Amino acid sequence: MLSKELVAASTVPLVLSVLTQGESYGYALIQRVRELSDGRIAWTEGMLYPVLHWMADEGLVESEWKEAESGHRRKYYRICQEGRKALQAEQKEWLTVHATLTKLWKTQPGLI
Amino acid sequence: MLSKELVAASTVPLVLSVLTQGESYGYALIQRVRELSDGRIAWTEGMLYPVLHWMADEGLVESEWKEAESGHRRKYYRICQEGRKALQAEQKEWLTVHATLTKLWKTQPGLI
DNA sequence: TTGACATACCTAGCAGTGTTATGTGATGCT
DNA sequence: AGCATCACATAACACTGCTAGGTATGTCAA
Repeated sequence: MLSKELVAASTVPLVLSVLTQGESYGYALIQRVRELSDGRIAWTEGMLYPVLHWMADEGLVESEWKEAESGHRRKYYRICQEGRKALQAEQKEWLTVHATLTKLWKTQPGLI
Repeated sequence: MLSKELVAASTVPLVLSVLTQGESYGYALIQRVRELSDGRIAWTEGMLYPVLHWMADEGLVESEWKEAESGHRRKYYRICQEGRKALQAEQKEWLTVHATLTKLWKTQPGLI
């Protein structure tokens, strides 16, 4: 299981990244990310929904209720312009840290 | 400047990674990481020292006071067996998230 | 038809924590 | 003497993340 720090740091970029592939809703996002990570990133609903609300408040995404054929009501999220900008910034930050870490790991035989 | 979430997620792995290259002390760690990240990871002393204390409590590192030729007293940290194990776990977690993110980014023309 | 499980969303409340602000004191340079 | 740099330390409280709990619909087997 991932540390809560790493979860905190990766949730917003992951959500934004998934949404660049098309709109989605909370429950499906949890499953999509679990799938993409081979079960290693296992979000709970209780942690994701507040994040989605915050992202909507910040204007990173917009939401819309829709009725699925299944009969369930779903709140679909779509990435906004602001969200794309935020994603680019997040990517840059992430890659900065990743570059620094791999720089250190490369010099360490046995690591990775 | 990095988000506080990303700083929280990367501080321990960065410290452990630097210490695999040999013992060091707080003040020097801050400069080393700033240098490695081309100034983009700028830790403050107030955030690092408590982390180092926590890492010592957890048995990830051990510390020893030494007198530098300069006359300054420095607390040197050395990585322990427990710390190496923790680093490996941290690397695995980090690479899991990184793989998931890049999987999503690869399919997005224009990103990265 | 009842129970169990999956789908799908929501939030109160408080435990836990991060960092700001501040402190100490030595050294070195001008 | 004064200032910058080196080097370590932590109290306290503002903030926040998540657990735990809640609602409701659909489906399928027993």
